Amino acid sequence: MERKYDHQKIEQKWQKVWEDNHSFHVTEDPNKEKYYTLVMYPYPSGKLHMGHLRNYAIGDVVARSKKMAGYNVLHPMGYDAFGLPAENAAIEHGVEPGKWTHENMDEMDRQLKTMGISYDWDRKLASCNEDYMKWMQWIFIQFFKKGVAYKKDTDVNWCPSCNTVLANEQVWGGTCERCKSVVEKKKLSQWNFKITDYAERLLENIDTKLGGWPDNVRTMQRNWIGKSKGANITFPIEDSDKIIEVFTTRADTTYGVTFMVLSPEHPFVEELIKGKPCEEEARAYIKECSMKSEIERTAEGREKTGVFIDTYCINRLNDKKVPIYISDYVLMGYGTGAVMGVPAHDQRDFDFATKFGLDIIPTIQPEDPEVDPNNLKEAFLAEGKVINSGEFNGMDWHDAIAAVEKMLEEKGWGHHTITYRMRDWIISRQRYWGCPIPMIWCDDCGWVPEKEENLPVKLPTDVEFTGKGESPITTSPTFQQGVTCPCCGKPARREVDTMDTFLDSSWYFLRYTDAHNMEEPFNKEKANYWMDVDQYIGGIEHATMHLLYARFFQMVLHDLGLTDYEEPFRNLLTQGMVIKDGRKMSKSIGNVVSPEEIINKYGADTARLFILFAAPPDRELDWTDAGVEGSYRFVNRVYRFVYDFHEEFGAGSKEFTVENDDDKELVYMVNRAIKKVADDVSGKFAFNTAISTIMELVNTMYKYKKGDNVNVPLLRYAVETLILILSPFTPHVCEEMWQYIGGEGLVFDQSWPEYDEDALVMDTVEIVVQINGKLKDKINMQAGADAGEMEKIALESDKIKEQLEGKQVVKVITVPGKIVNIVAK
RNA sequence: GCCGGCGUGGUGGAAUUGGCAGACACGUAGGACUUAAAAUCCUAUGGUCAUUGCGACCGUACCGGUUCGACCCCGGUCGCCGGCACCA
Repeated sequence: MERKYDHQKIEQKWQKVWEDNHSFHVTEDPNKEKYYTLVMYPYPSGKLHMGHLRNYAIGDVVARSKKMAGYNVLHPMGYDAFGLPAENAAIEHGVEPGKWTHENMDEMDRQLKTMGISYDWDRKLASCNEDYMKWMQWIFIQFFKKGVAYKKDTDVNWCPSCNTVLANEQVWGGTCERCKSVVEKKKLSQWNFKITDYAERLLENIDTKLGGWPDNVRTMQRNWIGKSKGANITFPIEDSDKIIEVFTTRADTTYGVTFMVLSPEHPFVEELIKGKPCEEEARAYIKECSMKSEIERTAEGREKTGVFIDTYCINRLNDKKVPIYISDYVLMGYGTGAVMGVPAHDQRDFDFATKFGLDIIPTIQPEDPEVDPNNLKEAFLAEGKVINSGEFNGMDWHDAIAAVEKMLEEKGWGHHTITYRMRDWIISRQRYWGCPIPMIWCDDCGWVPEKEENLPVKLPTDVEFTGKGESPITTSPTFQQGVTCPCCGKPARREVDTMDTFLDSSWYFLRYTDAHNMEEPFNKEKANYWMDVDQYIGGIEHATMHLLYARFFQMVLHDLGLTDYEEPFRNLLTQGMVIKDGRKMSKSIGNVVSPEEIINKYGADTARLFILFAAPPDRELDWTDAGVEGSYRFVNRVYRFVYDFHEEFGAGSKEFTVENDDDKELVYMVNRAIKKVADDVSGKFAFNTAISTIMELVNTMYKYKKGDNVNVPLLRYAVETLILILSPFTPHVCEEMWQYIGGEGLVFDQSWPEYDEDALVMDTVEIVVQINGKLKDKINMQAGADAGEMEKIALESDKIKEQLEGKQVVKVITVPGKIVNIVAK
């Protein structure tokens, strides 16, 4: 170790040692308790950003501190390697997606390794690798056999000019991002997963099994699944044999129905408008709706639109004739695609009725006398008694729901039901750079899975990338060559679609437990040893999609008997964004700071320390260059202390006896730091306060060393402890210092130091004395003083006596070891 | 519009969850060392008033409440951020 701190030399040295020794490689050890730390694997864009650095720094402190606490720690890394950017690179620059992706991964490997994260690189995976594709396809086939995968006609964004399917992010304000044509909806037969079959279990487990998740994520998932209880009610259409079925949570308001709204996509619409006066207007309206994305339809604000379709249906509860409209505020994808309009008790229906001059009939009597039910200014949503509803009049609102539902069931006009907001997962993508769906269409046998021995179905390389037309796979001359039905052997056609990349990320955590298995996706014993993931770490933006899909996959794989765990992630930490100057780091604003630049200039240790110190992990982090300087100074300050101390006193005994108050204070600070850093890091993730505690210890050590009576063995003990507890944060410089002071082996392999409870007990404590809750004095007292003694000492204080002059003490409140509050008048 | 979260010095943030508001840093100012600079070290640093000293008062977005005591709990208001699929 040299006098001057040379971060580049030190970091390269230890990174090489770790790599050469495979220091972070782990295997199953039944005698040790396991701990699986996982950070969300990155998309290989080619460049690491600060968000990555933050994510991985957090994960590494967790992994390294758990390892020191005695656990067998699995901490893997890999790449979410399929996706649109690689295909765009192919279209724009003619680069092969595979080549582009592999070059990016190599570059990211290099950058990641400069961060000094304790990854078991021997388990590295990439979702585009053939072995991963093989088992991905194998899993798809199991899902198909289980009935979880099925084909269905579904809407896609369609650009009529490029003649191609667009992803949501390729649609800009309703137009194609490349050619600016207006995007339409088009029906396509696509593969779906029946995630809705698992809705109830996914919902139940949020309460029973996800106790280690943040409440906001659990709430978001609950809302996403969106369970609601209600009734399906049927309304026969006049002069037709058709019956409209609606879903409502408010069966009690059925007497207040004054109109009916069908979604423009509702299957009855075509037949109902045909030949009617409204036909032209209705068709134009439907066309207009088909051009809008669901997001635009919902972002339109409160102004309601719609068309009366010259048709009526019958409300069988009161035999009233009800006009039928179509309107885009009713979505085909939720409930039954039809809504009964009760303007008195639903705000959207109220807005619609107001716009179209329809009747508003109240069926709930407001308790507030200020509200006139016959002249409502807005929908009335509060509780009350039922009115205008025949036999149900006078009933409580809640009771009426059940009573109406019971009556509907008896008459055969409806039934109680449960609806979920969540829809099935459409997994087909009309793209090249994804995992091929291993299915074959045979005119005789239908959809048949490819034979297992033929997996993986590889991506063809003889394809053209134009950005137009169907999937590039269809341009391959060889992809369909010689394909026969695995069932009957007749000539057949392969599926040309690929899988949504969310499938890849829904089981990678299982593959890590057995990353090179060529016989099966993962060995069950190995997966059972490492699963579930003890700590999952990633961005909040994945709260619903990825985190729900992964839970769903784990559940199906559990049901297939492949793993014992039903839920994949025991504890979840969602980290905040990295911002600069109050704004998100972005190229267009020009405030991007690259981790590589910072690591070159200050070193990975400093970069990691700053990013962990600047804010708690779940909050936004404001990057400041000045703040990094501060962390760099701290690393230097520690380095200098250890260097100077060792130069002066050398190695030797660490057996000490406490000789004076300074010794006692130092011992206290060391032990306090051991305890507090461990507490802050495990579970609380308060890395910022853990680091500030270490800073306080270093400040104390400097002060102590400058004093008159340096107790060398004691200070040796303090130095050794400091290196150990700092090592999860700044591992390179700690290895260097550990080696320098003559520590055995790697600091990485050391145990977390134990603290001495007795050293944390103080002889005297500072007691705060308040008068009427305001701080007036601080007095040192024996640590064990009881309430009576405390009160006596407080009342004898000169300052307090002075303040109490002319006042009368009403009562005194004492909290032992903390406070005396004198209430005086 | 609905849901979730946040609001503390010039700045990032602390505060053992109802008991000393501002830990630890950054920044700034002054000083020591130096021919000088960098580095390092020391001192001060919420506001106002008083500074000859002791100090005094105010202060956690705003208004109110509960309490001996409120950044923390309750009610209301304002502002900012995030999520959303008008969910019937």
